[in-house]
Amino acid sequence: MLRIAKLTDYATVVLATLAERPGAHASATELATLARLEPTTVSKVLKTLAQAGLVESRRGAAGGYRLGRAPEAISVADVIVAMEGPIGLTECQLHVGLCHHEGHCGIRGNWQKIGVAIETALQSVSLADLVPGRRRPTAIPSVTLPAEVPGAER
Amino acid sequence: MLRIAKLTDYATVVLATLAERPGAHASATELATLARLEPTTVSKVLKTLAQAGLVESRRGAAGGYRLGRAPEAISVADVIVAMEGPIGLTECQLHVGLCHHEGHCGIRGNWQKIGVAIETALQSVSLADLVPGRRRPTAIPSVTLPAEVPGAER
DNA sequence: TCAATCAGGACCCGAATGGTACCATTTGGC
DNA sequence: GCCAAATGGTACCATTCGGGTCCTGATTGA
Ligand code: FES
Ligand code: FES
Repeated sequence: MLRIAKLTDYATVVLATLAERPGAHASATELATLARLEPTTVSKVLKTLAQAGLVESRRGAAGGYRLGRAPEAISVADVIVAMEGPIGLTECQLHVGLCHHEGHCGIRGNWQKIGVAIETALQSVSLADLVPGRRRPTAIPSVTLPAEVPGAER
Repeated sequence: MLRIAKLTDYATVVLATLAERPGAHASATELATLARLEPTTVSKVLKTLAQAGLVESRRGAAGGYRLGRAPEAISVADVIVAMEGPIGLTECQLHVGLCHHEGHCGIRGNWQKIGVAIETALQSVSLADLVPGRRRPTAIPSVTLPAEVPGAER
C-alpha cells in the first residue's frame, strides 16, 4: 500500500492543531477534544513526538505541549521519521549486508535513489503548508534523482 | 517505515531478471533460480503481475512468462500498484467519507497532493533504469505539487 | 496420453500495529 | 505541605496483515 501508519496520520493532525495555537502549552486531553481523537492515543503520539523534539513538553499542573519549532521548520518527513523511523522503501536499503541477493542484484542502489527522491519531496512540505487557513501554494522543487553512475556504460 | 512490501521488492527483482531475457518465455522455477528466490514465492508474484498485465503468461508445457511491455514502459509505480493496490499515504486519502474528521480536517487535500507528488516521482523511474548494465542517468523531472488552492488567501 | 506449467484458491503462522491501562514523576496552586 | 493535574515510560492485549506453503484444476506441447 505504501501507506504511513495511522498514528503518523494522527500526529500530523495533532501537530496541525498545535500549530494553530502558537506559544501557549496545551494539554493532551485538550488537544484530543480539538482534534476529536482518543485522548489516550493523542497522549501516546505526543510522547513520541516529544522524544523527537518536534514538540516541547512541560510537566505538572498547567503543563502540556507546544511546538518545538516554527511550523515552517517542521516537514512532513520529520513527522514520518519521528513516528516510524528512517524512511526506506525496502529493507535492504537501510542496512548493508542483510539481503541475500546483494551480490548479484543491481537494484539496491536504485532503490536508495528513489528513496532519497521521495524523502526530498516529503521534506519540502512543511507543517505550515498543512494548516488550513494558512495555506499557500507549495511547489516541491525539482526532485532530481542523483545519477551517480560513474561511466554510464551501456 | 514507509516501506513497500517484500513481495513488491521481489517483483522488481523478478521483473528485472525478465527484462534481461526479452522475447522468450521463462518458467517461474527458472526465474526463481536466476533471482535466487523461493520458486513458490516467485510463482505467486508472477501471478499477481500477470493479472495486472505487466507480464504475459503462456500455460502448458514450454510455457512461462515474459514482459508484457517494453522495460521502458514499466514504471516502478506500475509495479507497486500491481502488487499493493493504489498508492495512498493515508487511508482517508483513497475514499471519501471514511474518516471521522473530514469535516474539520483541512489536511486531507494536502495528503492527496503529497501522494500525487510521490506517485509522479515513482512513475518516472522505469524498469530499464533498474536493470544493471542498462543503467543510464535518470532524472526525476520537476515534481511540482499542484497548488490548486483557489484564492491563495493569507 | 502424459508431463510440464500456469491459475486460483485455501491455509497457517509470526510479526507488527492500534489501542488501552497502569504507575512513577513532576509541577503549580491552595 | 499537600493535593490535583499533567507528562514519562512501560507493559499488555487483541486484531490485522504479510509472507509463505500447499493443493487442485485448467491448459498446452511433445
Ligand atoms: S533485493 Fe536486497 S539487495 Fe537487491
Ligand atoms: S485525517 Fe482523515 S480527513 Fe483528515
